[in-house]
Amino acid sequence: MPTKTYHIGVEATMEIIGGKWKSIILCHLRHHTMRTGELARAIPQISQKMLTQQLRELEAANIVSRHVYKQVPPRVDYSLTDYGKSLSGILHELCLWGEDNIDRRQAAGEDISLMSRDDVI
Amino acid sequence: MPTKTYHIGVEATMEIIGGKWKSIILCHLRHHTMRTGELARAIPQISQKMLTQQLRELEAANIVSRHVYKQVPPRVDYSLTDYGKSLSGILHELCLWGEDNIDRRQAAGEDISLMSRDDVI
DNA sequence: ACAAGAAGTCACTTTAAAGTGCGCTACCCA
DNA sequence: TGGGTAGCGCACTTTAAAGTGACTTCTTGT
Repeated sequence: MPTKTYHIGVEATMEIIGGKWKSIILCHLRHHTMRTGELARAIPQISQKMLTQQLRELEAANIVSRHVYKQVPPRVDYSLTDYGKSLSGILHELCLWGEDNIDRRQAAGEDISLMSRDDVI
Repeated sequence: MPTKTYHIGVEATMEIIGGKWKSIILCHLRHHTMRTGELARAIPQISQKMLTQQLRELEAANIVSRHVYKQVPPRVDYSLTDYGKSLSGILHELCLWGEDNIDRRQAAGEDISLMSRDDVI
């Protein structure tokens, strides 16, 4: 494979936390280890397939780790790795900025809303 | 339009700085006002169409402002709005984290490289 | 006369991301 | 004996994002 070239750091970051779901998943995992089903409930719009797919990709990037308990029905949980925790501050700021952005847009009359603001626990 | 609903702040943030190009453009504009052609040269892989399209979207979100000088050939430049500047810290951290990520992956033997590290000026 | 230069639009086409639906496992409980 | 449960894989289909190439405008330099 020909060397993959980045031109600026943020490119690499976005490759990892970009996309529709990854940053959302990570924001939830910031607070505590979560089981698959817990994550699915926390992110109601995501499909089962997207959830596992995104988690696999985050695992491959060494951002989350996956613990499988050998039992039936299966029990699997996910948490941030130490390296993943190095994203925690950024994720928090992304959440806060977004909350502020929503406030502003609401104040400007846009018809939008934010369901839960329990990001900060 | 039916009320648009976010479930977590980061969702809104990503809608604005997500995608392949927006965060890269913003990282460049963090340092100084730039002309269209300057941006195009700073981001060699982007097409003319993508560049203007993304800039229009950022303008609509009140993150960048566009100044048109009434002359021919046209001269247009872009800069962060005051509100856009509130993203500056986050963008910087995203760049730094990405640079570190690239370093780690190189150290781990991945065949990747980072061309310019002149994000911080 | 005529090419070049700067920014941008238009009409498509391509590609990658996301979504859907179904099936499997193995155990517990009524 | 068969329904519920938790997590996952697979095979597609859909949709949105990104890419391409041609065409405009008016002025300056050759």
